Amino acid sequence: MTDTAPRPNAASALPDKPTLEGLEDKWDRVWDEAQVYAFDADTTRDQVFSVDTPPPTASGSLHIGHVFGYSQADMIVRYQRMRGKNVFYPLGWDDNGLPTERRVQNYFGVRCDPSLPYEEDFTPPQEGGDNKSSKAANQTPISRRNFIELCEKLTKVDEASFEEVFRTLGLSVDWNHSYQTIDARSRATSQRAFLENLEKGQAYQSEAPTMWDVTYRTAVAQAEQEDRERDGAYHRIGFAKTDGSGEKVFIETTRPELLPACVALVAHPDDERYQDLFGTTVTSPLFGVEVPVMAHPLAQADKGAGIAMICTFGDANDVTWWRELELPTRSVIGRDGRFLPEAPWITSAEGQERYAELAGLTVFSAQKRVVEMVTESGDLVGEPKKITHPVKFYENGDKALEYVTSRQWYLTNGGRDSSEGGLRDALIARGAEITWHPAYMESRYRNWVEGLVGDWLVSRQRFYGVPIPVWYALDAAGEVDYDTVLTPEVERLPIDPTTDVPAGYEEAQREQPGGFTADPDILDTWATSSLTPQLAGGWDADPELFAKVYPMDLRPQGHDIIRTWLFSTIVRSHLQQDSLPWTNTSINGWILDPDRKKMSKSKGNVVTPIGLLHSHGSDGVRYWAGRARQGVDTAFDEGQMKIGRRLAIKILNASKFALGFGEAPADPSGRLAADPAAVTASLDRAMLASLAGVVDTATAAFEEMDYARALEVVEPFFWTFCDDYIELIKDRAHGSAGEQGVASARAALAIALEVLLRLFAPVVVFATEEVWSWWREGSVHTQAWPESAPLREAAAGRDAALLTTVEQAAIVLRRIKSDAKVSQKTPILQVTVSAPAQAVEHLEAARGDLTALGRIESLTITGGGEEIDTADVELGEPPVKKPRG
RNA sequence: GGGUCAAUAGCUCAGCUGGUCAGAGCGCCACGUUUACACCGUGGAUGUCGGGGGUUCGAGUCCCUCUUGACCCACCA
Repeated sequence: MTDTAPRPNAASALPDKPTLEGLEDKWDRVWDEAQVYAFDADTTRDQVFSVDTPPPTASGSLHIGHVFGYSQADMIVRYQRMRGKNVFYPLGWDDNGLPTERRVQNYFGVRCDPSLPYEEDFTPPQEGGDNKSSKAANQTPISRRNFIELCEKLTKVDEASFEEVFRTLGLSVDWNHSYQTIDARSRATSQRAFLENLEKGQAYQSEAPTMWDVTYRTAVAQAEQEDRERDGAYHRIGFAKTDGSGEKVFIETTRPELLPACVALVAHPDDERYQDLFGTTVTSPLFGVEVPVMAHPLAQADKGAGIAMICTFGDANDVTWWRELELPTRSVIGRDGRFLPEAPWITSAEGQERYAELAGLTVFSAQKRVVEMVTESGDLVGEPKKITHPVKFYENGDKALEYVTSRQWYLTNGGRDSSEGGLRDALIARGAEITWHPAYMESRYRNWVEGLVGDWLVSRQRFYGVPIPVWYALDAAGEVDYDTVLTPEVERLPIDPTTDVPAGYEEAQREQPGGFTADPDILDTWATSSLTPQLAGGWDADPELFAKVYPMDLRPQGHDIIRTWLFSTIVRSHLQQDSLPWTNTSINGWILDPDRKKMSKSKGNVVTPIGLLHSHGSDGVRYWAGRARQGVDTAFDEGQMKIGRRLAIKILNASKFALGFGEAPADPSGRLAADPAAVTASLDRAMLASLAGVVDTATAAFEEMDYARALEVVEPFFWTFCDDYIELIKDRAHGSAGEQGVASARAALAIALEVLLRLFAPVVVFATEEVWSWWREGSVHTQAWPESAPLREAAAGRDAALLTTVEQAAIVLRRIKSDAKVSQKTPILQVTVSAPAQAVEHLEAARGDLTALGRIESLTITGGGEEIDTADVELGEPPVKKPRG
């Protein structure tokens, strides 16, 4: 038996009372057993549709936004599968990085202390904690290896529960190709890519001031920073001139605590007020350090006092001035965010005394203390002027970022190469090569690339991640020689330089003069997740597979990570493969609260995805996602899910009814669900003609990856199909118009239903599969996408307009009874239907079906008028009410 | 300051290249229990398409401008 042959005794397989309940579990199991969504490796690239799916952050909570975006991508994927593509649709887990570390700390009540030794059979102090503010002091310090083991343990649990949600949602993911961004293969891939970048000069180290999170004690890349409004105040503070005049120069600063880090004052070279000062020196208050007054065009005359103090480092301008004016470095803030113990450039005893008070204080406390000091000394003029201003934060951090000078690894990303035809241009061109859905999202990408101010800082001073796979040689004095980078052989990857040993050395030489030392850092989590096409596609482990799936066809993702994930993926593919990572990207919007604000975390946690899937059915939730267009932020609307649920139920019920009329003769050509030659009634043919148009529109929409447009045409057709067409042919299908009429109705119903199930299959995955199983073999999800040509042939030249005309007449006839407030079962003894001349033929052609629908005993059809109307109505007696049951 | 998107019925949104485009669903009102469906069906009402200009025979649809909202980037002494 082939997939398209009807099953014998089909009607007997129809349930009495179809229901959505339990369909998710039932079909997930069947699909899994039959491996319906498995990728067939025996293939060629042109047959494949490959998807670079977002690996969810395992330690984050799965919220409704995930369900939204993944559903939309799944609709596109399912269409491609039905178009005969061999779909490569893996789903990985992003489980390395800070979110996991944080969750592990809170969940187990531990923190990583790399100096501790590994403890076998370690039992964490607690399990299941989620206190977000749990203090480090209450956490048990454990070794890096113990910590990583706990990370792996917890992510496994999280990933299993995520998979459960995605399966319930009906994602047609091939779970055989799952990966974790922290697994050995991912580490090897990430390290290999990094080493190749190093070899090609695309990865380099540099000692420079970088944005630093004092809580996590790690450097932070540009893409991970965000502005937050914070209260601050301008403090007007005087610097004494050194010309003996006793005059003061006043600056305004929001960071008075950085006074001891002051290295110069700066004003705009054209600012007339300060012309005389350029080239002279002034003395800093409190600390008595002599600093030069300099000119630089970056200084703005209309900002603050027009003259600024340059500190190492308060903000990005300080870094620029420090670099371009070749100023000394006087750092006061340490990696822990506290004032460093010493400031040797302060020479006066009084200054040293004051600095000693600041040493060890946090930035916050130091500022308070410095303000007190300048108030006492009289260097502060007037009251500080309160302002709110944007301050840079790490997106996961709670404390403002500080500048700390450190040695870090960078990857070229065009941020420092804006030359014509340079890397930045090349990456912008890559963006233009991609087809964006929706198209305008490309400008966000371009905007970001054009605004880059530096290369990609990829090293992180954290523990749970992919280690930077290098060592450094130590010289005879035991000092690190950063110029002698020792790299592992590719075959050894993945490695951990803190436990593995570079070739030519022995473990005993670790940290010894003349020996080696490990780079203690890990790679930025994006440095690994930017390689998802390579990870999932097997660049490192399975080149044969890689050739069949890369570059991928589709990258679905949210617009909030265009600047991170999307951009970094393009960077890596460009550097690694000199290629695009994928040819299409589908950008989904955000979920908004009903009040149009971005869905809040708290709310997202209350409304859990699995709860929604249970209460509205996965088909209902998918419908809500399917109604929303790509890129458009969408209101969280359970009303839409209810409508989706209703649609799914309607599909079950209407199908049961349509199939209950009995078998139609099979199509000898096998293209349709019944013999098109049996479709002889005008109304049936017009319905199929109309359906052919729907197929064309839906197909064109899906070809553009526009699932929403496709659903938008299929759904209304289906409702009129149920409400009008089925109602019109009911009696005929039961035999009221003879054998030919019966055969025509049954054949048309079977043909239409089968096509409709396939049209709905990408969105309403469970209900369509359920119905399919009642009368067909195999899975609806591996059927061919319907074509319009056979439908049009079956319509035998009948125009879809006939259906529209008859539907309008049906509405007019029903209105008679609705207005008379009687049951639709009430007979119409006689009626005259008038219609525009060209519509008369349509009505005559469907006369039998119309009289059956209206229970009309005498129907007169006349031409005339602009619209369809009725006259000379005579209603019969309403039927006697029968008790239900 | 630069960029992007949006503004259409009480609500959520369609309306694709200018000519049945003034629509759908929800909600609302009225009616009906018709052996597929009460997790139902039938019928109905509802809009200066954000404001103002312009192009055109004709504009939610194209152009300009203003207003409002959302987001991204830049600035942030």
